[in-house]
Amino acid sequence: MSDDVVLTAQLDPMGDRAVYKQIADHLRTAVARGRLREGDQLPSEARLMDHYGVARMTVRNALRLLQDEGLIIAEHGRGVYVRRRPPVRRLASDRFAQRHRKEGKAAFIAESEQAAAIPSVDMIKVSEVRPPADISDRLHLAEGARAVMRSRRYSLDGRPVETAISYIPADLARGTPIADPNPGPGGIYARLEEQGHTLERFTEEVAARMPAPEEARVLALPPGVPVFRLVRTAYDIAGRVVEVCDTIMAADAYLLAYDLPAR
Amino acid sequence: MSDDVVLTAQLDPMGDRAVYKQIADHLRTAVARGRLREGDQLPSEARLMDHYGVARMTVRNALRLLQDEGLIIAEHGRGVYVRRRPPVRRLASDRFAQRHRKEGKAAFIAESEQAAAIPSVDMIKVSEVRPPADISDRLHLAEGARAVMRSRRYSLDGRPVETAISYIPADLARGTPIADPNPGPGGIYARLEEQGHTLERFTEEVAARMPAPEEARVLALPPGVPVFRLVRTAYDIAGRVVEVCDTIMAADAYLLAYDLPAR
DNA sequence: GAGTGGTCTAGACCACCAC
DNA sequence: TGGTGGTCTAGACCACTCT
Repeated sequence: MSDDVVLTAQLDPMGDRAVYKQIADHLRTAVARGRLREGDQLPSEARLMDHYGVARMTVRNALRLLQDEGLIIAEHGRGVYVRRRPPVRRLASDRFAQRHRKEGKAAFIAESEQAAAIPSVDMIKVSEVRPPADISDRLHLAEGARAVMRSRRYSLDGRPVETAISYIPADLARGTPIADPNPGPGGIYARLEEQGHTLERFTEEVAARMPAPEEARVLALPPGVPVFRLVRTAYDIAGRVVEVCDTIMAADAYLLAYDLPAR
Repeated sequence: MSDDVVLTAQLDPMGDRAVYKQIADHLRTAVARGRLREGDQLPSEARLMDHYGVARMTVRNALRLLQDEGLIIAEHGRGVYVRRRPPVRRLASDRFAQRHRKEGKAAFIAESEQAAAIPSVDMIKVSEVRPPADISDRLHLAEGARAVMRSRRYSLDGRPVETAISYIPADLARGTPIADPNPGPGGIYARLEEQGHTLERFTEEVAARMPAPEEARVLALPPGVPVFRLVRTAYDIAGRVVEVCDTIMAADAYLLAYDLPAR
């Protein structure tokens, strides 16, 4: 690849703006204007040093800045590339509606097939625990009461996109398939309804932040990608909370869509 | 402040894990365990160099890592501090319901007063434009059709938290207060309903990503804080799209809450 | 003025990747 | 094997904050 496409700018070493920021601005503009496209390789650090006449740390600071913005990705031994935007999954607000459950498929599987992606689930763990305080509050559990915890990781086409931990009050789950690693067709919501807990509504609380190191590891997140934390609470027609699901999602893989009535 | 509280770890310079990551791990643990609390000052770079016996860049790499995670904030000339978590505004999914509008207050103002925070709005701009393609699509505008653009920035207790750009089809807005900088009591939704466009429902699409430099500047975002992009589409009872609002929100200032029916 | 973080230089050695 | 990015050193000067 010819570097001429990219390397044409003059720096202003006397200006107020730090040199590394000027270099970052220059490269960012090259991406914005399409001189560098998704997947294109940037000039190597050595070339950038030559071109701009600066030390390596100055070049690296510029690249770090762009990496933190999620614009580029550095691959050890290979080079630095313009980040490819992954396909985005759009999650509609009716995705847990009963009519979707009747086909016997859990929500994640059903949606993925619509999106022509290959879904998979791993790292499944089921146990009985005392949930964290914020979860216990939402479950309206008595002090010290226990819940069945179902933890798993979802992937699309082999890329991890989401981890989820469901908490179900222990008295609802004990002795049912909900406490088994494989809850059967339709997932745990189908099982809850079979137990007489017809679902009435959900609430979802959505936050976004940078991942903790452990989250970045499990989701194989590159630098500059935040996560959604989505906590869903399920209510049955008696008004009882029957499940709280704590989800961490790679934010570059999701678009959350909600319908709101105006009255 | 005594450094003993923090500086007690041994490094393993021969281990596989980079030294700066070990230092970051150590400091992160100190925060997680409460040895360092919100607002506490970390030992200076010079002290960390002495303590760990490393060069300054190694210390700075460790601090950079934690800053990118949103855990700490460096203040030039003052020191490095454990980031304070700002109070979070919880946005309920009924915040645009008609009943809230009747009191004559725009949504942002009404919510803020509930949260005992002082709201303000600035950078108000109103003009007539051809909206960007993704907005035109949502507005169902004809090719090249125009819309009134209302742009503004919201702050809470002086801190910018959100920028919003509303687009209203030009034929709905021309010659009404909607095209004025001050749309009057109840905001533009109240004006739209007065024009006979009774609101029926909204859709909201929520994404999260790292801010572009311009967004970070306008919202005064520290490193390590992502943004929500929330695009709200308003439909009237005739099924017509009467507004699309493109919002960028500081993710550390918001918790989005939605209600979903189960059927 | 003393102490803090911000920027920059000029090297060194290492780990990873493709050829 | 050569080129790539990853880590680390040992300095230097600057800008900002507080006293």
